[in-house]
Amino acid sequence: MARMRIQDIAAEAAVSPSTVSKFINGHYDAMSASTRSRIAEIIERTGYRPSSVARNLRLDRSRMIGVILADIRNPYSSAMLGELADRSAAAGYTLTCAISGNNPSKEAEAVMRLAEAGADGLIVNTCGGNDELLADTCDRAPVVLLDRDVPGASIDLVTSDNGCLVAALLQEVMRDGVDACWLLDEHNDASSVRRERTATFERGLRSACARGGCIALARNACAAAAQLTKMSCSSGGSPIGLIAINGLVFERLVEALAVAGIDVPGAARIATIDEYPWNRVLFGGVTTAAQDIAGLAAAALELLIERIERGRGPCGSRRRIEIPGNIIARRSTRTDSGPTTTTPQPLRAHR
Amino acid sequence: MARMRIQDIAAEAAVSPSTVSKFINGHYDAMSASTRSRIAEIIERTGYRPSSVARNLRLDRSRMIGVILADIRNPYSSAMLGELADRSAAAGYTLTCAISGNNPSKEAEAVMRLAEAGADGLIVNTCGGNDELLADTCDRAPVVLLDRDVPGASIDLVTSDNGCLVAALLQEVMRDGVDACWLLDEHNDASSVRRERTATFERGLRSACARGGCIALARNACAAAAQLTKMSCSSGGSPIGLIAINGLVFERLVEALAVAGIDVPGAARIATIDEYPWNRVLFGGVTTAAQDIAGLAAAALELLIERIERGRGPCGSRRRIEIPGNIIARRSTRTDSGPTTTTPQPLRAHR
DNA sequence: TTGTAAGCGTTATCAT
DNA sequence: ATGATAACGCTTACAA
Repeated sequence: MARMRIQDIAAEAAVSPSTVSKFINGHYDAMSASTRSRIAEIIERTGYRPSSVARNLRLDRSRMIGVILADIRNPYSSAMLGELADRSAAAGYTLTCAISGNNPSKEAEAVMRLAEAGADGLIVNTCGGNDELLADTCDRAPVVLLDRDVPGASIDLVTSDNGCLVAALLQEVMRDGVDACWLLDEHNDASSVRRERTATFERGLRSACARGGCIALARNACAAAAQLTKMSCSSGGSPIGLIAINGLVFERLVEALAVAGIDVPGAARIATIDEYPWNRVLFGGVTTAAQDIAGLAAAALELLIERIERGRGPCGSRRRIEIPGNIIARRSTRTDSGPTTTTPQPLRAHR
Repeated sequence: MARMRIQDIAAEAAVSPSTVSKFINGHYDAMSASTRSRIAEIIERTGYRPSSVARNLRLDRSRMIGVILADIRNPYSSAMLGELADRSAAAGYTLTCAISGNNPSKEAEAVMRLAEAGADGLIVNTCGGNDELLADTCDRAPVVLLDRDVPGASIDLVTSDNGCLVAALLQEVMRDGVDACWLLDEHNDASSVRRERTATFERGLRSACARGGCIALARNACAAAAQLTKMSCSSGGSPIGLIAINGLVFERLVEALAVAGIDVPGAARIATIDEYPWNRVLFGGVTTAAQDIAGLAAAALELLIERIERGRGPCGSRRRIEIPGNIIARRSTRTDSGPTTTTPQPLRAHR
């Protein structure tokens, strides 16, 4: 059978569509008990559910939130998506997701499509290059940026305290006889997150009077191994520090270390950002700066839903929320602890 | 400014809304060049984009596909989502995704919400328990099942050839002096995929006259380590075979092996299903049955879109597509090869 | 070549 | 307590 409409229910209950509509929306205040139970019975029996398309058109509201993620291969993104899905469902919102693959034009298309589709709000992990579009979209539907900032515009932002995270990681890596440290990143990443992480790193390096710097780790495992070997050789026997700027780079680092035959933590002290199951296992445990993904997701949704439900009122000023993360020190930076020791060490945000 | 409507464009171009509509939909056949260029200019200038909500209501078509995934923490799912997102965008469809978290009632809610929202079709990696609902949904919008079957109903299915994959993995693990092999799974998994994998495994084990069986690996690392130690001891010095039924179980296996101090491949030959970056690195390489995720995604979308675009015509009979995977043999099952050797070995589907 | 009008399924206002 | 009606923004016969 074709799909039921509110009219069909009304006809069957011998009432008008508006009465059924009132029932659906819980406006029981002026409705006889008998009508009410009759409608209830029919809806129950037929399994009727109102068309959200028609309802969205009428109400100009969709209870749908659009999420645009830069790179779903990065396990950070899928963890984030899982958290967002859980929490938005709990708040009564549907999630429509798009994946830009770090491609600005795909991102632009996604933003427009989601806006056209009547998203009540957008959560965007932008890959950059759409500053103007994002700013314009804001006065159609609220936008919250995730992790990555759009410098010029005044858009809400939820992010980790990347500066603190990297500074603490540097300190952990260099705690024991390391006098050269490199932050390994990707050459095609121009995001604000990368900038913040590299800037803090270089500042920390200078204030520790240590050698090292930021360098893009080659995609090719052999080339990357050569890079590492060179660093290792130049440090005259003492171990070097290596920090992967994200989970993707860390994957390459692990492979390159294997190819280069560099011992961890003997010849290299390594650390990474974002906590995944493998971090507990590789090299007897890899020191990690764990972003609070659940906290980030919760904050982003809270901000967004507040703006959505406050209605078309005055936008208020831009809000910027930094969620602190944790440093989890493990054997990859510690020769003195037992091989499987895990020591979470909360980091206070202070800036 | 408030959102533009087709009327506003029409007014500005001094034509009627229907003319603008024709323009938008590319019906240029009967339209003067001047009108056409005038409308084009205004749309370009104002950045007008038609409301897809209104259009969906009118056309009873959304160009939106709903995807319901059981467990986004499983990296298989995120890889799948990435593939689906790419391909559906290329085919001109939007993706709305829901994550059931292996919770049947959440899955049910997602199915209904997506149907109400006017999804043109659904791709469902079902967690089970919604057989009737899924069957009913089929005559509202086409459904394609991913991986996991719904026994009774006649719904299209796209899956890996799990039987072949497990059989080949068993053969690889047992190739050299292993006479006991266990398939490690999760205790709460009642999916058809697990059933197919375990059944084939047990058949293979019997025909090889080997000891072993299927066993749920404990969630707790210490308890899991104890399980492994017991297996290892009972095998009288010869190595045991261990196959993780999916990526999630494999994570636990790796941790448990570390805790138990069991050497790979010396004391245990291990293998897993689904290829992730770490598989190339851990233990000098882990033998893997790699599902063809891109192939699965492509097949699922192709099936679904064909049904969608064929319109409300006769459903045709159920289709079941099996996508072959590959066995990638690595050091975790081979003492004779070099430490980092990678040998992809395509597996022909034959059943 | 263009415009008029009806209708997609729902909800809100205002009568009754 | 209930119903008639208009409107949400768009498309599409059909009329002009």
